[in-house]
Amino acid sequence: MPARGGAQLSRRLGQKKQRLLEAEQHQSPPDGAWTPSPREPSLGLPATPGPQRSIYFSSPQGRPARLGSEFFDQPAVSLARAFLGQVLVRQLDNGTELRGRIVETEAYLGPEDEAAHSRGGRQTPRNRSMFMEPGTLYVYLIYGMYFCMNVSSRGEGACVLLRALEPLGGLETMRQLRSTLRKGAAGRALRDRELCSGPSKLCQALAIDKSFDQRDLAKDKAVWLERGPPGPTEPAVVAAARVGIGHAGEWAHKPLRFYIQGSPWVSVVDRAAERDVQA
DNA sequence: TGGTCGATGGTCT
DNA sequence: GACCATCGACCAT
Repeated sequence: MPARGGAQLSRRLGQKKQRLLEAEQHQSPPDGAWTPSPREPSLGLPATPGPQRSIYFSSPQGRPARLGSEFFDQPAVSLARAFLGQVLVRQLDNGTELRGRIVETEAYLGPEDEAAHSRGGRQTPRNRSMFMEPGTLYVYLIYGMYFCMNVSSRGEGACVLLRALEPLGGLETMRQLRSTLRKGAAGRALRDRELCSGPSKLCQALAIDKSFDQRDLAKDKAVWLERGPPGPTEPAVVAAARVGIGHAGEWAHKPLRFYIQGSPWVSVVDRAAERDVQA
């Protein structure tokens, strides 16, 4: 593997350490920083089995909670930001609902974006869903063993990569899915922070694979997006360089990755970018 | 705790 | 045949 892979990971590990420290120090985060959302106690208890309340079609207020196609019909940068705070829901065949709040995304802008699979207008069988209507899932295999999940946005070949979730429900099922799919599955139990803190981790945790490619996030029965509960304050959003695209020249440095500042669920923290936070 | 590197196979040139 | 929007095991400190 290229040397940059190792260096990149090393940086990430260092940043993670800092983040853990910071998350533990911030019992009550300052305005604009991450605030915990309501969730089940994270005591490693299994998600409630059997029939579960579903807010598939309506919220407690009676208005539709599921985000429809109009939500996805916006430019990639705008959609990438709009995703933050919304809740991704995956319903398994047995009815179990896995839920996670989106805390980190990346925008891929289309033909002009040297880091996008659609760069130069390339359209192949693999990336066809990038060119389909906004809200279409683009799921592809990476490094021969992982999946990444994108959502098509407005704009030819433009999409948003989902990079990290704050797990909200079904954590034990996520842990099982992640452990089963990991190499050396007999290892220790994964911590909550390790469940969805990366684009392929979240695909494992939610059982998203190639069969989800070209599905419509606005209409699918097994996966959808719900409006996240509004917090007391608008979360501060960090715009940073995207991850793992060192080959893309100037495009590698553009601030097209977005994450909720201070969230301990983010995969990679960029301290330099955080000095220039846009709330 | 931090840094290195191998796994693995579809996709593209 | 090379590349790859990743991940985690392993080793040195």
